[in-house]
Amino acid sequence: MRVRFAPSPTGALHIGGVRTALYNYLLARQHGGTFILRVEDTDQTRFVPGAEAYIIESLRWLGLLPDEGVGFGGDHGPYRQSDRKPIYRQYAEQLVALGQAYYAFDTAEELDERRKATDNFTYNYLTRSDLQNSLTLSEADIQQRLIAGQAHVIRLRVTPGRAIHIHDLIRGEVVFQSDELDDKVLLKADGMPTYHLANIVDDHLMGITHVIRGEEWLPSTAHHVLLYEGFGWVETMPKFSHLPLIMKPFGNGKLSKRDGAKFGIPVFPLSWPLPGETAPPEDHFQGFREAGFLPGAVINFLALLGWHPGGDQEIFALDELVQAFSLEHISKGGARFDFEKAKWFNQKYIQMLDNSTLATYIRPLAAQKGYAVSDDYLAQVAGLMKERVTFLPDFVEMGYYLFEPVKDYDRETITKKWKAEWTPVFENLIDFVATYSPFESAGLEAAVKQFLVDQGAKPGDLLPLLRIALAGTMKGPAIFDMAVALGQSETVQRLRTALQIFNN
RNA sequence: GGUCCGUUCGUCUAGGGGUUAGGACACGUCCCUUUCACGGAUGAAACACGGGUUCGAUUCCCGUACGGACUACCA
Repeated sequence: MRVRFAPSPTGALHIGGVRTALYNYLLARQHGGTFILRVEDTDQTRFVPGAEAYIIESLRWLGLLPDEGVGFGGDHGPYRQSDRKPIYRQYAEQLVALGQAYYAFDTAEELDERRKATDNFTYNYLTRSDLQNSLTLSEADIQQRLIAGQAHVIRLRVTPGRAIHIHDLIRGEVVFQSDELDDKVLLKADGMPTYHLANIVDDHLMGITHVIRGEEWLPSTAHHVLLYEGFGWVETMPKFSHLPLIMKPFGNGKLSKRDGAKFGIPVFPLSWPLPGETAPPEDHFQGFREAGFLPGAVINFLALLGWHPGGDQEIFALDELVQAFSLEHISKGGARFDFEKAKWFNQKYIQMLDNSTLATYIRPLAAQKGYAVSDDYLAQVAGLMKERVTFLPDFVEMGYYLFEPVKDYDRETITKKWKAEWTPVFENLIDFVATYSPFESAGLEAAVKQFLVDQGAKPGDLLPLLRIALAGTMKGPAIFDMAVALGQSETVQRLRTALQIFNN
């Protein structure tokens, strides 16, 4: 089995493309096959610098490494279509010689006018007889134009009156009537192939056995079958699978890159542009990585968006996905992009990670904030916060008070809970905490509660204030766990500072 | 408009001729917790509609509606 992921480097890699890559990858791994990355950069007008690097880095981040392809070697290269340009003309000419294709000299502008003038104008068996092509022009005229270097394209010659059957592994049999098909351009005037030609030639030359791609390709698959037939490659024609599309979280239509900004959610694996690259401000997008997602969570979320093996399992490690994956279980209908579910997966994945691994993720985030702390402390923070964060940056944002003094005190709670007459008790408490040893959570908790009772206070009255003193907020880890993590002197320091705040 | 593809709780889905139509996210309630969360329990919530076929259809067939993709010298 040889499969390929063939994105076009026109910008950031859409999350739907990532899912296509994932499904290709899973199938390849499951069958001990080969996963190939081919870059389809045949449209020179839409080429975006940095997009190819972005695609590769995205696959790396997600751990979906190709076995062959641009940046990964392999003996079926080159894997970038612009580097294969000479190949395509040769094959297009072959089709012309076979009578399966023809030269067309009509300019894009002429055809545009034709479309404006006629409703539903299609370049096909009906209209090609009064257009300028090698089917209507005399041999001498054609040769003359060719020698003169007149711009021309090569079009597929679709024979009418045929039914074209496609056996889609997801959708079953799909039938198209050749009368409905247009004579697609195969080779453009600039000498570059269109998707259709390049795709078929490359899939054939690269020995692709299974094509797994988005549903938007289903309508043109009939043309692709015609090409395989035209070349005489039907025996080795790959099996097709057309994936359902990923839809907008709200409203109608498929998920688009603008939806990210519109709904305030990431729709790309990584932020665009990559560091060091530039892009116009309206083309800046946040990625899942930068939003604080773990790659495993993104993969798990994406895998289940349009596929489920049956049963009740929700959490799948990559190797479990490899085991469980099958094309038959892919849904046929489009799947709405549900960011809430993505968040849940991330939360789960963070919880599943051990503290020291989590520490390695938090370290750069902490460094960014200027927090210089040990790995050991980072691991402690991880343990304290991992049950209450959704995104990686939450560790240093929600839990900032574990790295620096409290910035914001919850005034409302203070006003509600604090009574000035408790000042002496609180002062005594500070002294008690300052000398308590060993400074360990369970012991400290029991001792403080007892101390408060001895002082004639109710622990329930003072404990919330203690929390406010340490964190400034009513949300957060267990009070005494925080105290121990912060250390005895810092804890005492915060209690003193807080007491002044309380009485202010 | 034409061609093609779809349609199970709000969302992602399981299921499949006879089920109390299952799970997950989100949401409500309760428990745990002198916080927040995690966790546990529980609740509300779906087979688009109309015809067939059948003893019986959510499941099979046909229509309709709705949604989607495609309809470029873009992929």
